[in-house]
Amino acid sequence: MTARPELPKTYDPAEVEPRLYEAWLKARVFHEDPDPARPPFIISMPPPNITGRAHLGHASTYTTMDLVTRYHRMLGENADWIPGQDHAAIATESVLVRELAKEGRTRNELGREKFIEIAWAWREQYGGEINEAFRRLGFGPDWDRERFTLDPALSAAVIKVFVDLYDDGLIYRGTRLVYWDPKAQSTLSDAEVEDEERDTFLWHLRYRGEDGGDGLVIATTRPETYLADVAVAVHPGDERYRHLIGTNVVLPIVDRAIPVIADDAVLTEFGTGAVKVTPAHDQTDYEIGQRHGLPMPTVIDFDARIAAPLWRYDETPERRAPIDAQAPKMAPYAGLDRFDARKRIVADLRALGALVEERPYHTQLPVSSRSGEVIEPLLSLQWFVRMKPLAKPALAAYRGGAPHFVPERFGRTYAAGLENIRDWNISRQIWWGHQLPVWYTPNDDVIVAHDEDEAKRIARERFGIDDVRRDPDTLDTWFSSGLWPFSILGWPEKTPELDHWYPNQVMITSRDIIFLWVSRMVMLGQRFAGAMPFRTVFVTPLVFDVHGRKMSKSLGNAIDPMDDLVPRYGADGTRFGILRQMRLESQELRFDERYCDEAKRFATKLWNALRYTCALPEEIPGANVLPPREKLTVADKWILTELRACVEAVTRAYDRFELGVAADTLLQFGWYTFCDWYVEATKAPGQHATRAAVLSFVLNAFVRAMHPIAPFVTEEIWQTLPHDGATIVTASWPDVAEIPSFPDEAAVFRSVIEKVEQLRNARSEWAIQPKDWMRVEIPAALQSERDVVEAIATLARAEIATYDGGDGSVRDRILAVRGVADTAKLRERYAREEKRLEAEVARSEKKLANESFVAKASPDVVAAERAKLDEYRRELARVRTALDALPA
RNA sequence: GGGCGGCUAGCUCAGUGGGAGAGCGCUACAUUGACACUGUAGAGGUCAGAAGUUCAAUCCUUCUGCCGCCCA
Repeated sequence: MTARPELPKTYDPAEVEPRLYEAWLKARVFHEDPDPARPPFIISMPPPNITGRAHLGHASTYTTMDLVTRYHRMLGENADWIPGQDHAAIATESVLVRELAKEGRTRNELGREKFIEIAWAWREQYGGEINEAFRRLGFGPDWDRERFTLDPALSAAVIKVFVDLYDDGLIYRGTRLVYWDPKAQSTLSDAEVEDEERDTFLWHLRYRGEDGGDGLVIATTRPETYLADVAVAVHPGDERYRHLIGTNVVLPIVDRAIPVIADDAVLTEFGTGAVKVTPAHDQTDYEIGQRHGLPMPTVIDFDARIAAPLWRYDETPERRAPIDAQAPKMAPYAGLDRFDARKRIVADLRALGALVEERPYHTQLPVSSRSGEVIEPLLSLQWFVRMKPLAKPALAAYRGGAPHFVPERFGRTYAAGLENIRDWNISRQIWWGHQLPVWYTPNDDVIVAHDEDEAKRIARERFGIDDVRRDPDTLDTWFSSGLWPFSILGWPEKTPELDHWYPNQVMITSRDIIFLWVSRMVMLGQRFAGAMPFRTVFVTPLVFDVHGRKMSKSLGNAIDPMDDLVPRYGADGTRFGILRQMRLESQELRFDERYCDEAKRFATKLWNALRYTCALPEEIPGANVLPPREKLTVADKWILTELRACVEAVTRAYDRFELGVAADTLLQFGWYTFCDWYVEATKAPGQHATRAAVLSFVLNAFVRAMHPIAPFVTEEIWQTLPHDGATIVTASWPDVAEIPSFPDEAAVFRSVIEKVEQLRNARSEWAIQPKDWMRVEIPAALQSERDVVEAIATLARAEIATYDGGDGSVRDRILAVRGVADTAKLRERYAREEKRLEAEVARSEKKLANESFVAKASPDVVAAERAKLDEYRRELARVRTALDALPA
């Protein structure tokens, strides 16, 4: 005897979800060990920053990973999802510095050792917060395998990679243009630089000719850097300036002569078509400077103040002389902040008549995403990775189809990034992170070693001294995350995990870090782990607000999944609602909370279908036990056929990452097909014998198909029904071979639905109250179809009478069913129906009368059109008969 | 400047070379063997515009317009 618990009337996610999650943790259902007997499946969780809070982007990307892992586990694969966190070098350090500032302390007065100690304590206290959010969202990574980028093992991997790259000549130290954050006092990675729109001016300055001529007018947004100009560049094809190329112009105030040069990088439409060239403070200018062998004096120092005299690297005395000579004349600006200097210089140039025009200008400025400070590009002695030799094999692999991108077009973004790759600045002037494995002798000889002992040994061997000091800089955070897919499996040790689970099957991430992160994992994975780190890269859409705007606190449109969604809709509702909106080809997701609300109501709907099933007087025979086929009714056969189609569609959708389609399919089947039609149909007396078994069977398979998206409600339903196994998490994926399909009976029931809809419509037209039974006449020949007659009577709430007639197939006879009401409304209704059908017949006839259509369209299409026309004609005939039969 | 995505009902979005769809919202009715976090019915759209290809275009091609993203 099946237990029949009293089930609460509404489903309460707040009660169910934490309880089930605890049970899963206790049973360690998410943990896997390498098992060669099963196909490996693994996802490396992109490590969230320890400073991070769970936001909607996480909810969408990480739900996807959870879904895919759960799905593959149910398919019987050795599926694992390894979680972890990123130490988030600059992000964390700036949070800590801010915290210290609140107490009136600074990093430097604490000293490195103490600061690192505080950082670890902070990590212990707050670093796990995001994991709490992930658990609340139902994510099931293998918590026993959690990794942190600063773990000893991962740090050892970082050191090894650094040393190997250095030994191979791929890491070098040099002076290059870098992104400098004057507030954080460190270089930044591309990822930490954002463009911000600002209102400023475009200043037009006249540089007179050295020969006393008018010279030319340049346009600039950064007049203060003109002190370090070394040339004026024009486009070689620009007729306006051709005569000046090769001549010199003179910088106002400081009276230094610089050449006019031609370079293709100059845009003729921008400003006046002539631009100042300041190689030490602008990327484009730096490249022009390199091409033309120009000197590169620096005018803004690390504090973003004007440096006077200018300072520079690697210059010969001849090239330095004229630049040094201007020092006395720029003394008034020395030490001024760059923006104060700008005002002062603009004023002075104006007084001198060198300022031709000041035009309001809207532009984008590079801003540090950490400190909010405007970035100062400047020349600095830093460590770099030579990227072109690493990118080459990655590009070759891409041309060979690896990795495979979904959607495909993101592969082109990735490849374009690799083609235009520049050397990677990896040194940061902060303390929280992997300190460079670099030591210097007192003579500044460079030693790269795995540890200090080795460094000393090398120093003795090579230089005869063992007095070494370590480079204080740390590595860019992306250096360690670039090793993630193999470092978390134990590399460089040859572990069973690495052997079994590398390469990963799929990397799931969002498109803003395709180049920053994905490409680096590929390059480093190829070189160090001996293979592409993953076969497929699935790129999830970026999340925007419902009107397509970026979510931000300042706009007030940010939605916090933990505060705003989970409490209201449950984790299931949140996950289902988000996934429902994911479309493969779409690159943005305009998040609409209504989908979460709908998903929550869907959970309640399913819950009530369960309550109905459990409250039936009939017994459920057992888990996945169907009545013998000869006992199944037309409705039973139809719902089983639909279930099978649903599982097939969902399987296909999961396999192709069409997650929105999967969610749509589940909702459609669960709510409309199953609850609205099948559950209603089981109320007919003829259904009683089979319904408990069929309802239970369908629900059991259905919740398994839905489990990867909404893990909790599906577990709760599955547990309540008869089931095999301990938890749905480790249950098997529904096997379509075990779901019988009956195409003919399914078609018959679809006709029943169509007829019932017509009858309900008629009921509404005739103003028959829902509580009243309506009269329906069926052709006498339909009487033998007891299932069908009962289904119509139940679903349309109708009293059945018969009339003579009813030829043809069962479906024909169903179509001849007619509602009975002796009112003028009925006549109107039929007249309208007649008109609609006449129009359809006319359209179809016209089409078939078109000789080109019949001759050129494919035979299938023509045949289908003929069949449609026949159908319309038959229906029209029935309507006309009905109309004629009505009393005048 | 280069590349990419989008424009379908009031809102958010599916969809298809051959009869325009869903949810929400709106209107009306209803407490029927689970469910008002419900059910039933209904109103609402020259599928951004133009040209082309085709027997046939909301769908393919080109151009235009507008919105957005990425790279420079």
